[in-house]
Amino acid sequence: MKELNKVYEPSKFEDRIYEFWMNGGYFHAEPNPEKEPYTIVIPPPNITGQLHMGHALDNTLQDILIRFRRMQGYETLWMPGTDHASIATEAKIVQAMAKEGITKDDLGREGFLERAWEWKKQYGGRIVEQLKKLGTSCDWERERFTMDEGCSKAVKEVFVNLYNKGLIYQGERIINWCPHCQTSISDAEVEYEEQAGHFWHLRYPLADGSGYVQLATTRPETMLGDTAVAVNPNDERYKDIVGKNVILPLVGREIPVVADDYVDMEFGTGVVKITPAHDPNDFGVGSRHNLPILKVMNDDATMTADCGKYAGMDRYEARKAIVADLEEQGFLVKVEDHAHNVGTCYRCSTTVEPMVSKQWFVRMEPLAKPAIDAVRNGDIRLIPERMDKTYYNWMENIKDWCISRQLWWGHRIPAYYCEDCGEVMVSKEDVHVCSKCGSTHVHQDPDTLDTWFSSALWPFSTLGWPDNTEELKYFYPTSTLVTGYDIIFFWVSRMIFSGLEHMGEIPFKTVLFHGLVRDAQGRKMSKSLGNGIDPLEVIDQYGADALRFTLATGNTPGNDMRFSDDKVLASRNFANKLWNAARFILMNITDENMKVEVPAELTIEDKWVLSKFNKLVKEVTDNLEKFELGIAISKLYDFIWDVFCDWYVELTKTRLWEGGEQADPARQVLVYLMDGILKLLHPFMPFITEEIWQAIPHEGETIMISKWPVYREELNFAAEEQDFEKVMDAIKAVRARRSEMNVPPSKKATLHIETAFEDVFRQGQAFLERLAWADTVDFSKDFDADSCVQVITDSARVFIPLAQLVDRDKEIARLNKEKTDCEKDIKFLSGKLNNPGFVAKAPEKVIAVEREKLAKAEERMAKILESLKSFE
RNA sequence: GGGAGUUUAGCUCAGCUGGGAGAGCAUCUGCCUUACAAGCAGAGGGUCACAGGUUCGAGCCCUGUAACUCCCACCA
Repeated sequence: MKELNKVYEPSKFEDRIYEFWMNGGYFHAEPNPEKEPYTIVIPPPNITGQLHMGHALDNTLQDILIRFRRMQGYETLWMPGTDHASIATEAKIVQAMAKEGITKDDLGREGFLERAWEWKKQYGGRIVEQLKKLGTSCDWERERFTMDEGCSKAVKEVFVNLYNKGLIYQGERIINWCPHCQTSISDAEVEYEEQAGHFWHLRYPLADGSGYVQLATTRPETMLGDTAVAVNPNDERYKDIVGKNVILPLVGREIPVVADDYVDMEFGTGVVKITPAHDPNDFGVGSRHNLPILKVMNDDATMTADCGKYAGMDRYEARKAIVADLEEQGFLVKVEDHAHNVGTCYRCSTTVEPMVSKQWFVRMEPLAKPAIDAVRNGDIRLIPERMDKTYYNWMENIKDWCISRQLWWGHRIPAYYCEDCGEVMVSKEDVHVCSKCGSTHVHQDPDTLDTWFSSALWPFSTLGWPDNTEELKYFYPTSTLVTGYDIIFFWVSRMIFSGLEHMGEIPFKTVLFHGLVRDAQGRKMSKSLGNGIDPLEVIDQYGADALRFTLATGNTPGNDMRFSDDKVLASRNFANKLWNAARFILMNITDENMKVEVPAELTIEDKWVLSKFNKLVKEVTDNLEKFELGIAISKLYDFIWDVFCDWYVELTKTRLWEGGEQADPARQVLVYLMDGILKLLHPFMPFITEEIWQAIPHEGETIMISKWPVYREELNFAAEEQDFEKVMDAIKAVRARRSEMNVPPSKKATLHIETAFEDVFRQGQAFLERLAWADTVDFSKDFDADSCVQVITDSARVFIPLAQLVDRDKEIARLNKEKTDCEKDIKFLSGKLNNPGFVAKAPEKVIAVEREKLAKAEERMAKILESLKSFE
C-alpha cells in the first residue's frame, strides 16, 4: 500500500507528477476518427514575457476545459506556442544593445536578426517552462512559434491572397506614429489618456490686410505645417473670407481659407487651422480641397529641416519656442487650460504623433461583414453574451488596418520594388528580377508586419495551413478560445475574419472571456506600481493546485477578480483537507487490490451520500459544459468539505472502528467516492488528485485519462436521502442546543427520542451517539420529561436529561420563541397557499414544495405545543 | 458624446431560465473527539444602491436616478 506524507506538501510531488505525465505522452493528440475532437489553441504568450497572474488565470481555465474533455473521451488537443511580439521583443533587444553601446544600424539588418534569434533561443522558452509549473496539459510536441517556418509560410500566403483580392493595399495616409518605437502602429494599438494641456488662441492675419481670423490649437507646433484654415460653409460670419488667403504667422506663407462641413460653428471661433500631414481630420479636409501636405516632423518627433529656426528641435521644445515667438510677435491672443485626450503607444506609452506616411493596409469592410454575421447568427458564441455588443460596435465602425511596421523583428512584407521601372511585385517567393522590365535592380520592402497579423492566423496556421494536413481537417474549427476581454479587438475579431476569409470557416465555436486579475485592493497589477504577484512564488509557497483553485473559484466570465493571499491560503487549506481525507481512507483500507465499485449491501448513510454524489456528478458536468467553471468548483468544494469530510467520513467511523464484516462496504464506498471526487476535481487541481489517486486503489495508469464520472440512475436514493436527513437534523439540533448551553462534548447524555420515524432513527442510532454525544439512545417513553432539555425538529422530539442544566422558565421561554417562529412560518406558507393567484398560476412543482414545507412546519408546531403542554 | 459593467453580511465575492438570501475570510462561544488546529462543533451579522413598475410572487424582468469602474469615439 502506498502512503501519503503526513503533511500536504505540494512542492514535494508536483514536478514529479508533471514529468510523469510528459513521459507518458498523455498530452499528445492525434487525429482519431473514432473520437470527437476537442481543440483549444493557446493565446500565445510573448517570448519576452514572464508568467503573470493573467497568464495563470487564462491557462488555468483552458486546462480545466481540456482535462475535462479529455476525461470525457474527446480527442483533446491543446495547441501551445509563443508569439514573436515584434515591437516588445525588438525594444528589449535594442535596449540590451544600448547597454553595450551598439545600435541597430551598427549591426545592420542581418546582424540584428541574428542577435534577435539568439535572444529568442535563450529566453523564448522561459515562459513555456513557467506554464508547465501550472500543470498545463498542452501538446508540447506540437509547440509552435509565430515566426517558425510554417507560420511564416501562412503569413506570406495570406498577404499574397489578400493583395491579389485587393484587400491589401499600399497608401499614403494618416497613421499613428510612435516616435520612441520608431514605427507606425495601428489604431487599436493607441491608448488614449487624459492629459492637462492648453488651448492657445492665435490670430492669423488676412493677406489683404483687412483683419485677422482667430482660432485655437492644442498643438501649436503643427502650425508650421498648416496649409489652410477652414470654416463651415454655412457660417455667416466668415462668408466673405472664404477663398481669401491668410498669412501664416512666423512662416509668412499665404494659405487659403476653405469651407468644409467638418468645422463645427458652435465650437470656439468656428475657425480651424488645417495641418493635413499631422491630423487625421485635417487630412480629410486637405484631400477634399486638394491642399498640399506638409510634413514638419521627423520620425523621432523632431522638427524637419524645412522648419527654419525650429528645425531639429524636439516637438515639445519647438512648441515652447513657437508659442514664445507668437506671443512676442503679437499673434497669441490668450492661453487657456484644457484637458484633452492624448494618444499614447500601448507598448511604451510615448505620445503618438499622427503623421502622413506610406504604409500597407488591410481593407476591412469586406472582411468585417461575414465576421459580424458569424456572431450574429450564433455560429460563434461569446461568453458572456454582452461581449457581442463590444464586438459589433468595433466591427461595424472598423477602419482599415495599418499592418506595416518599421521594425526588423517580424515577418518581412513580401513586396518587391523594381528600382528601374517602379513596378511593385507581391509574391510568396523571393523576387530578384522585375516581372515587368526584367531589371535585376529589385529590392524587398524593408518593413515587417504587425505582430497581430500572424496571431490572427493562429487557429489554422498552427494546424499546418496552407497545407491541407490531417490535423487541419480533424481539429479545425477549434472548439473553444479562452482569453481576456482586453484583446477582443487585437486578436479575437481578427482571428474571426481571418478564419472565415482563408478557411471559409469560423476559427472557434465559443469564446470564453475572462477578466483581469487585480491586486487585493482592486488595482490593476502593473510593473510600475510593483503590485504584481508572481504566480511562480505562489506556486512555490502554496502549490499550483491552490493557485488554480483560487483563480477558478468565485470567478465569473468577463468579470475582473481580486487576488489575495487569504484566498490562496483558503485554497491550500482545502487541498489539505482533501489530502487528509485520503490519508484517513488509506489508514483504513485493508485490501489494496480492492475494486473501485459500489458494494452490494448499502446502509442508509451510504445511500444518502451516494445519492448526493450522483447529483453532484450531474451538476458539475452540466456546469462545465456550460462554461460555469466557478459554479462547478464551488459545488465540488461544498460536497468534499461538508458532505464528504464533515459528514460521511465521520459516519463511517462507527463501522470502521467496530471492524468486522460491516467495515468492508464502508471502505468500498469511501474508495468509490474518493475516486469519483478526485476525478471531478482533477481538471481543477490536477496534481493533488493524481498523487492521491495513485495511492488509493485505482484502475488505469493515470487519472488524467480515466473516465469522467457519469450520472447513474441506480444510485438515485431519494427516499433514503430524505430519511437520513431526519437523523442529521436531529444531530444538528442536539449539537446546537448543547453548544448554546455550553455542554462540553466530553459530557455524554442519553437521548430519548420520540418520533414517528423510529425505524429511521434506529438506523441512525450509532450516529446520534457518536455525533450528538449520546451515551445511549432510547425510544421508550420511560423517562422523566420534566428534567430534560427538549430539542424539536420537523420529525422528532429529542429529550436530553440534563436536569442540573434545565431551567424551567428558560425552557418555556425558548419553546415560546420557537412557537412564534413556527407560527410565522405557517402563516407565511399558508398565506401563500391560500392565495388563489399563487395556486392558479404557480408551477405545480413549486406548489408541491410549499405544501411540503407547510406540512413540516405544522408537524413541528404540534411537537412544540406538546412540549409546552408538558410544562403546564 | 456613445456603450458596457459593478453596487448583496465588516471584507472578497457567488447566486443558473423570477418561488421564503449563500460561501470564504473576519468576529464571538465551546472543543487538542485516534484524517486534518491548514482542524471540529456552534453563534451572531443583510430594507440584495435608491425610486417607481410588471407579476400570485422580484436580488433576478422593465423604466428612471445615483456612485464607482471600464471600453469606444474624439471638436480644432
